[in-house]
Amino acid sequence: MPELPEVETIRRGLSTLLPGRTVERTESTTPKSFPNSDADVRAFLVGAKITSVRRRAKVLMIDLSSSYTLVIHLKMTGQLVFRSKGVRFGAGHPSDSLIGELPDKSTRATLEFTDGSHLFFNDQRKFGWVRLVPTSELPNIDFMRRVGPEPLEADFIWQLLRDRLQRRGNTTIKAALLDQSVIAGVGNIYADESLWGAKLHPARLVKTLTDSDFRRLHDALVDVLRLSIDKGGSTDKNYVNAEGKKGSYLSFASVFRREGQPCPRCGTAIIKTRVAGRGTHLCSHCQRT
DNA sequence: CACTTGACCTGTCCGC
DNA sequence: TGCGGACAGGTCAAGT
Repeated sequence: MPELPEVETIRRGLSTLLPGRTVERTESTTPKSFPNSDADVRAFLVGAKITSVRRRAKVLMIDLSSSYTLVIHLKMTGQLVFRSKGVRFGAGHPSDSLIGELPDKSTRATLEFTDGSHLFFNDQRKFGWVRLVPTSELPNIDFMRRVGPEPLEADFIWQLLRDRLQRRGNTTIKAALLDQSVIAGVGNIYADESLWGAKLHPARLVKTLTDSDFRRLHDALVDVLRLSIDKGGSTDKNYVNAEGKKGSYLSFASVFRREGQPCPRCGTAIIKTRVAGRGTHLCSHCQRT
């Protein structure tokens, strides 16, 4: 669920909340979620000060003064929520938040800072993880070596999207968009939304697309990612930002989770089907195979 | 090699 | 109301 816009929204929140804070104590009850040894945690995390918060694809990186970095993947249900000292619930109206007092039953790891504030890593389904890695080793980990270009960088021109997608010429455009080694950060929501924007059927084979198709897809993809970041991301079930609040992109979505509702362009009812093994939303009139 | 499917988990929703 | 099963969707290992 957390895709590029959601992870970027969390990054922006954390980058105003975390730098300058020093880790006093950590706790993790699920080794799968935070597999580093106690010795590593004591040596490189406890006592370290946070210097910056970065993002690459759907991965967050929290840099530490110890020259180590906390690398975090939220997978489907991961949350990273910051709470100031003494704040038991999220700020604002409870309806803005999906979570109450922390830690709760899905809390997998906790960082406590010297000023009494906390960062909670929640993950209902335990697919996500936090790992402590030497900062200099980051570019060498498998994920970083394989991951494709960032779609919101200035050099992401339509020809680059075309050339990357064509590496997967024999598969469907939806499967190619979801492949992180092709383009970084696109998941199920923004694949469906951008394909609708480009009037492309998700099951079209990449090798049948024309330059005009790639151009429209590029513009649609960049537009939906930017709009979603502007709306604080998409909250379907689990996603919340660093302050525990929901994102509102889905009320602007054209097809995702809108089966049965009219296509914003032509009024035809949106259908839900299955492409590349995923639930897939589309307009059968605007998006022809 | 290129591509597809299944496993990893837990909670929710649907039909009987 | 209870219960089994499908489904949710990011990534990697295993299968075709």
